[in-house]
Amino acid sequence: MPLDDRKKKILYAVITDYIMTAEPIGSRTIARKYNIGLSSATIRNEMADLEDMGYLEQPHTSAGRIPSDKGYRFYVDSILQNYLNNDPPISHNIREEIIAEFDEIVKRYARILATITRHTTVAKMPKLNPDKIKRIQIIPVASNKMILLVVTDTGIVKNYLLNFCQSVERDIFEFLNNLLNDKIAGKSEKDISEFLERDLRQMLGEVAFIADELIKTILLSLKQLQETDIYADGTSHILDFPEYKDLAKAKHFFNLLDNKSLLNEVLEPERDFIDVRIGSENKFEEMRELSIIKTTYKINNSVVGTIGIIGPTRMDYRRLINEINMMTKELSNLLSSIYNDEI
Amino acid sequence: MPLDDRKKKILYAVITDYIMTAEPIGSRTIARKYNIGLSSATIRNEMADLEDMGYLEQPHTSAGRIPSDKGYRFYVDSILQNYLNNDPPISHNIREEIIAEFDEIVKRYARILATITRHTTVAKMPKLNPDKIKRIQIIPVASNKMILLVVTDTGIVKNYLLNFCQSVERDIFEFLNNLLNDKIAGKSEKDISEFLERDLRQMLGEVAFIADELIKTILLSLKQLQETDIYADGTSHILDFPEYKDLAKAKHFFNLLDNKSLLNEVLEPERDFIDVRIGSENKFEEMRELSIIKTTYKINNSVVGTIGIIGPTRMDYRRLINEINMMTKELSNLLSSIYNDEI
DNA sequence: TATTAGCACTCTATTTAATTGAGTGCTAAT
DNA sequence: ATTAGCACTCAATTAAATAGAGTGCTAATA
Repeated sequence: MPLDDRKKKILYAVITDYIMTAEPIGSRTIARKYNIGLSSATIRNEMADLEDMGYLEQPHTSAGRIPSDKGYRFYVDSILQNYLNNDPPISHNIREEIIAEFDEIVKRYARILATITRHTTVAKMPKLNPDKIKRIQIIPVASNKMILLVVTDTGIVKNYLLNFCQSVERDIFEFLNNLLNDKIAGKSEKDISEFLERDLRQMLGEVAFIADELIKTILLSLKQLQETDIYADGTSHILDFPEYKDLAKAKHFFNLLDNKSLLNEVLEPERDFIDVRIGSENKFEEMRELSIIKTTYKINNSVVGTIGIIGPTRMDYRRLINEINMMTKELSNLLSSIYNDEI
Repeated sequence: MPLDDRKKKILYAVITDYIMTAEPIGSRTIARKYNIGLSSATIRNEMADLEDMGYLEQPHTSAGRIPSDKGYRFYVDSILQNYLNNDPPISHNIREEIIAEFDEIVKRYARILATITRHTTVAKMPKLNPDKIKRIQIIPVASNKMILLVVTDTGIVKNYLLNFCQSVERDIFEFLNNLLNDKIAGKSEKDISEFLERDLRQMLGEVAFIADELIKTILLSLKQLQETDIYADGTSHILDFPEYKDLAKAKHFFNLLDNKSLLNEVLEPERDFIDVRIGSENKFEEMRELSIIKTTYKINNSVVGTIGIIGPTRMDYRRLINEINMMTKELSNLLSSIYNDEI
């Protein structure tokens, strides 16, 4: 049962109105404000149909209708469709103002985007070249303590303090040092974790009791090397929306922003083009009352990060899609031009 | 006019009560809840005196009294006094759980502190060893464009794209390269900025038009090298306070947290011991309705960063001072033990 | 003389009731 | 197939009434 033209018109009217006002909207208002050319009674009937079909919902009897997630989805799809055809207007070039290194550039774009959209933005900045472990060094500190030093390709040094429940002899440390360098340095992540989980324990023989701590730490360092940084800006904009006058909801939102690992997953790139997740479409419970518009930014056509706009489900998709698209294009251009002929 | 014992008792009663309830408190309530041994009428008189002296204030006639900033200050001072004498109880050792590098460790402590205090915490993480510029490299990109590459002692590479309004000949780039390396690499910050501001322009001769852009960029890179990172956690806790049910105030607060450069200044260490700034005592307008308890953490007795708790002026100073003290001591111990015999 | 009891008064917050108004579904007329 | 009309619903607003905690002042008391 596809929507006929009249239903579409009415659905659009409800959605655009609700996006602006955040108030349920009734048949009479539509008849007055939008010149559909139908009486309120007819519109009333159509709206009842749209509700049956799941595009609208009613907060309570005798209130107006509001769009459902399905309604928004329909709306967004038709926008995106349109969007693919005519190129969005490119903004004035803001590039001149930006002088900084990678992270800083992305943060600034996220900040600008937050300002112009008046929404909360989040950005994910992965490592440019995921680091490999170049060398491992063990430094005995006490008989049951050692520092594990991890040096990476790009010269980052991480160190970890390990405590063991029993003493370890000095020459064991020596042995360990050689073993780890042999098996880990320069190897791929897959090889390393395979070695750790399969071979290490038996190779350690009588000092197997240090294996757990060791494995845990090395795996952690691997994970940290691939870890991405999350940056949020314009967080207070959410409070501009009347639906967030409800403090419990606001609290929820700020909890979400504090939860970096969740955001990290939310920003995982899933589509190359602009990706819109509306309310219940979100994988995570915490996002079920929010929508996110996200898209990737690139260096020379390869994806290096994600940037997103978060807000209530009634966000102004049309405007925001346009703005995020514009900004990420700019960002990608700038990054590409800088990191083009990398030294 | 020092406070006599009776006034002190009443002042304490008002403050502790207000910290718990956030409600103005009247003479009768005090007479009932706290066994001062005086009638409400007497307490009433004393409270009128305390108000005259500036320790209490009245939201409106016929409401109870609430503490003024001066009142809190008196209270905090007497706590800190007491505090200096008896060492605070040291918590169980949480060190075991923490394996990470510098930034990560501080962030985790800030997070734990936010959790146990149920307040927003902020942490400032300066560079361990403020970096020096080791080498500068100029890469011509086009006749009016170049990339300025700054390599630091610790191997950090920053690059900046410079645009000039006129073309520059290729051998100028060469000349510039040598000049900058000669005058900047390895030099102190003071020497560099002196050279830039005094000598550079005339040495450039006919290409002086590139000086502005160049000076701006190099100074920026110097500034960035010393720049500190700000981390905030538990931001949503502020919403637990009934005084922040007022959305305008909440918005204010989150704006503050978005403003990293302001936070950076707020967290500038000013005292070695625990430093409490109450409401109007804060330098910045934006903090006038908030209090901050901040203290430094150290590596081997030298200050490396600041950590702070932010909340409404009626925060539970006694508890929070204790908890922040505990945590930063732990943090300092841990950091010292790790970065002790630095390699 | 310091304290307390008592009283009239003030002002906010809460409760309760009344009213408004936008919206709906259904039916009958066009 | 549309539309006008009508009775009904329900949240939100407004208005009035009430309660309650507090104050300052005065006179009585120890």
